[in-house]
Amino acid sequence: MLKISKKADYALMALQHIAAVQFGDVTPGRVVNTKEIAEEYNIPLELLAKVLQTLAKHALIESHNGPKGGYALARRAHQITIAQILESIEGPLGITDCSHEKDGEFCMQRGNCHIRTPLLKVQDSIAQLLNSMTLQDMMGGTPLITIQSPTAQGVER
Amino acid sequence: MLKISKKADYALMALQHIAAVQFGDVTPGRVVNTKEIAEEYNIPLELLAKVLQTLAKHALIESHNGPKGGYALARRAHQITIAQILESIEGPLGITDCSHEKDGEFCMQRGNCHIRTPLLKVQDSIAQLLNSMTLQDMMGGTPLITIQSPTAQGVER
DNA sequence: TTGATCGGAGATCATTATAGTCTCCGACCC
DNA sequence: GGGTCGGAGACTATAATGATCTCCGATCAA
Repeated sequence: MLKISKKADYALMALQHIAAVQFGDVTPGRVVNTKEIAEEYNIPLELLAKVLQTLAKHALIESHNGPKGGYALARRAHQITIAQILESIEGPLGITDCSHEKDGEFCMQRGNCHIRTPLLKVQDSIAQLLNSMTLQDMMGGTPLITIQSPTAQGVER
Repeated sequence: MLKISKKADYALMALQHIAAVQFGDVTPGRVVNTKEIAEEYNIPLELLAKVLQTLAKHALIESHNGPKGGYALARRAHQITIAQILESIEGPLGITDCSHEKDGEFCMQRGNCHIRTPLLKVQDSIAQLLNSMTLQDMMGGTPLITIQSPTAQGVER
């Protein structure tokens, strides 16, 4: 459950790869083309192309046309959050249908849905988690997130 | 993104309702039948029936056959976690395909997937969040989870 | 003991989301 | 000006989801 899509997976791999090339020691500043990433990770070329186009549209990467073209990060790695990447591909975070709808009749046309509020709390926690982690954090195997149980921090139960 | 299914939604509503009836002031100890819940929340009767059957199979609720039959919680509300409910319906938590597979060739047949480890960290955080919250917490609008950014707790970024 | 009321369980279907493909276009650089 | 790149749209196949239908067995009360 709560699985992210393959496209989102590909987006993360691609961005990690672009960042690694761009800020690495071997060929810093080099742009990366779609084919290179597709072959490196065995991703269907044309599907990856769509993913990269989407990321470019959301200003996470910049495209460079023509021969020797390819993609480069539009910002530095620590300014790109996991939340931004995932939302570019899959749309805004929402664990329930009624997460981000305008005011109106939802939740089965009843006002007696008692689970909406707690679920939104869960969603907020996840959002904060994803917003706190950046592409930089995914590079080079550095320790990433200290896992801390909300239980130990004053949760009502 | 990261949406939970309608079935899982229904499961949460149903369990909340059963708990409210069972431990409420009006008719404590009463079993609740499928039809009552379906009508209360406008859930398709037969779909809800399947959801409740699944929950019973996972020992979260107990079924009572025959006239005056219905469902009752198998444990107390504070012993049923959101994670248990969701996993009963949607299967184990796994934000990536390679989350809980045996050792073997995954992640595009390559060992150069650099995003697996960080994603598993994210997954662990979500798992802890869902495990720390119980059905009890969803009752009666009590404050539920203190949202705390992992960033403020020593995250590398 | 019989029939109405329950849940149990399986097959089935429609709709949607996902994953992946194909094709054509325009920009760029040598 | 031709080959190499990304941009963009339509398109298809498959899987997941949501929902329905049907039949069965257990139970209880008249």
